[in-house]
Amino acid sequence: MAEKEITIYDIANEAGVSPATVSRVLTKSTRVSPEKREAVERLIRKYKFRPNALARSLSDTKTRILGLLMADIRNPYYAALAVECEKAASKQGYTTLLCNALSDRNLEDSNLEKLYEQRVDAIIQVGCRVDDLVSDPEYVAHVNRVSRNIPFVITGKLDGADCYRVNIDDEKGMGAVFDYLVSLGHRRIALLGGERRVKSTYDKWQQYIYLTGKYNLIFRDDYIQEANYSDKGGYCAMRRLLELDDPPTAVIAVNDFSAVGAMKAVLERKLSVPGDISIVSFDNTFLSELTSPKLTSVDYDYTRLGETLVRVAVGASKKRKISKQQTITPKLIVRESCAPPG
Amino acid sequence: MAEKEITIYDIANEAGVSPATVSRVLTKSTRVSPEKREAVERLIRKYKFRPNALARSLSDTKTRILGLLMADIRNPYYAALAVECEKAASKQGYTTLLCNALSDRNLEDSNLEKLYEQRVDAIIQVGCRVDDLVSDPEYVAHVNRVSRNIPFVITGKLDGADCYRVNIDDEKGMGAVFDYLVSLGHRRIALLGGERRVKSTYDKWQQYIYLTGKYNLIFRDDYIQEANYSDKGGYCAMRRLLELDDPPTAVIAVNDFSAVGAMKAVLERKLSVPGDISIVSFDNTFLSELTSPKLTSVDYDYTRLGETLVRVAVGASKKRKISKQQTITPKLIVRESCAPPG
DNA sequence: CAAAATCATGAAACCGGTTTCATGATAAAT
DNA sequence: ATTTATCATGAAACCGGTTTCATGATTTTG
Repeated sequence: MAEKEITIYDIANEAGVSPATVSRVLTKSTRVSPEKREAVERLIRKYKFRPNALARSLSDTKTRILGLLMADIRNPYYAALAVECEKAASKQGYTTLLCNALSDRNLEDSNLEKLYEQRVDAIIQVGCRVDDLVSDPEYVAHVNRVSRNIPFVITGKLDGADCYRVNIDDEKGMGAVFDYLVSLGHRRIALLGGERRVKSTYDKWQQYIYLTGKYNLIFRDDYIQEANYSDKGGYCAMRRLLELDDPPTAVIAVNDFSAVGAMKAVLERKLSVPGDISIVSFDNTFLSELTSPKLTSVDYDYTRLGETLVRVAVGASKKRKISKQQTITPKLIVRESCAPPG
Repeated sequence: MAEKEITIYDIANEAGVSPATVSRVLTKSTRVSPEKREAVERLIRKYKFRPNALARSLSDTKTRILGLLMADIRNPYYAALAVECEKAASKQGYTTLLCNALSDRNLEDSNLEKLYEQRVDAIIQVGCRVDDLVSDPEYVAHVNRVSRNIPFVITGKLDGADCYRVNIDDEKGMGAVFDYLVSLGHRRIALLGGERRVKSTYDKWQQYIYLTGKYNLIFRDDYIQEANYSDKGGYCAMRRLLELDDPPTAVIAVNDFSAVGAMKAVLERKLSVPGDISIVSFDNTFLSELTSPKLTSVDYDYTRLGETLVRVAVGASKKRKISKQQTITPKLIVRESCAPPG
């Protein structure tokens, strides 16, 4: 450890050229005579020289780093998205710097601060405050302060904040689910899991109410079962549904975890999925494939979502003209958890 | 966007002090007179000034960033560990920079390069090449090159590489599993999943062989079923075991995914877990809690593992005297997937 | 063949902090 | 009261790159 680091000055000296010339072969920005270029490149290889990214970033005021602010990568949804963002960024020569908010608002704030101090070229936030149905004005102020210097890209919304938005068209997603379930013959469809304070969930509720009306299905207040996003939450919500005098024949779970919990509750009652009860979920994480029967689930196309987020972030950081709003259309992946009502 | 950034020079000017003094109140290194300190701090608050981390790192040659090189955070094992590392690092004022190797050796190499270019203070690698039973000499050379400047901390091994190691005592883990299963009365125990080229799995096999002997249990070659680490792999391996004329009464899966697959295969045969077959797994990710019955699993204490990795990494980067080898003892978490043989 | 344009190159400024060193002021010691 | 130690502070060097600018050489143009 603690060995002297090679710098462009060392290379310049040994090659008999100026540091500027070494820098030029490094950045490939200007033309350099073939002899000097070769001499420099030989030394770079010889010493396996890697330029100090800090120095480079400091002088050209670009870090080629994208800050990723996520809720919690232990949730497969965020993990999948984080990986796709990393892949997309890497393709464009960028690195991602990932921070987890872990449902801690102070941590979320300080992570934002951290990313700013690192002078990342853009910040992508998915989850946490940007999920709130009613946005926290203090956080909006915080974001607006950093977004004066660093483009901010979010999935979700943040009223009054100056940022780019890449959103999933949840209406289309819910529409596809209803089309499918109705085509199978279901008329008693319940919505399970999620909390009203979360915008995407709130939107799903609205959409659910609209679509039950549109298709003229049975509507009951207690067919909407609020619950947190865990399997435990889904389990309890499903039990409440099963105790109804007139239980639903199909259940839409707002995410995979609650679908897993719901399925547990159904099986525990010696009922079958999809024989007695059909289940559809949102998110299409690997959990959808892990259950038996495998879950029919709404997929967000993580690859495309990640690529779009990164494209917007990189584009904005280069001051390109980018549309402030992009939409991704989800797709229903049909597997084994649905069937006509028994 | 694109607003002029405040620097310590701006603060210095307005406060009527030198940049050096501003830097001193920032770093709290030397004493500054109360009046000047207060004047500077007022301006810092006024402008919400955040010093440029790049400039700071460049000049004091410390980035306060820990590089995390992981296999794939979409695997809950790595996700849990990454989060714990981030938490532990944050406590000490460090940031983590996470890279995923995604089973791509080129990506693994270039990620290592990336972390080096960023001049992270230390690198923590978990998974990928450091899991190999026989280490790749080229990679060892690569690591040794960077470890001359940056301390390298791994979980696993890397023969001939100069690095710190934090390892899990898999012998103790397997020992606890056998103690438990034998105490329940099992004499036909199988080992399911995993590949010989992975050191931790190879060690489990060795230990399995040793322990079946020690406890004088039934030993059959086909009680060891190689498979990849997916649920699919576990499923197929379990089917092979069930087809044996003399199937095992208990199965040890090398990770949670293969345990999930194994459980699927058992249930599909209309057999029960743990009534007919007991299952134990390694890793204790959230999947262990998601199955029904819940999996009895060997836990690595991610919090402690993460803290230890970070402590070693930070310590080494500060040139403290740190032991080159640390061991974490795993613990068997008993849930619902085991019972006496039927 | 002279004038103009192009090109490769090095010197030096710059990015925004930290840290060493020198200095003058103040407090402690004799 | 004089000498010495302590302290706060600013000037300047430094970290390791990139980039502007000036210059002299080379090529193109008329």
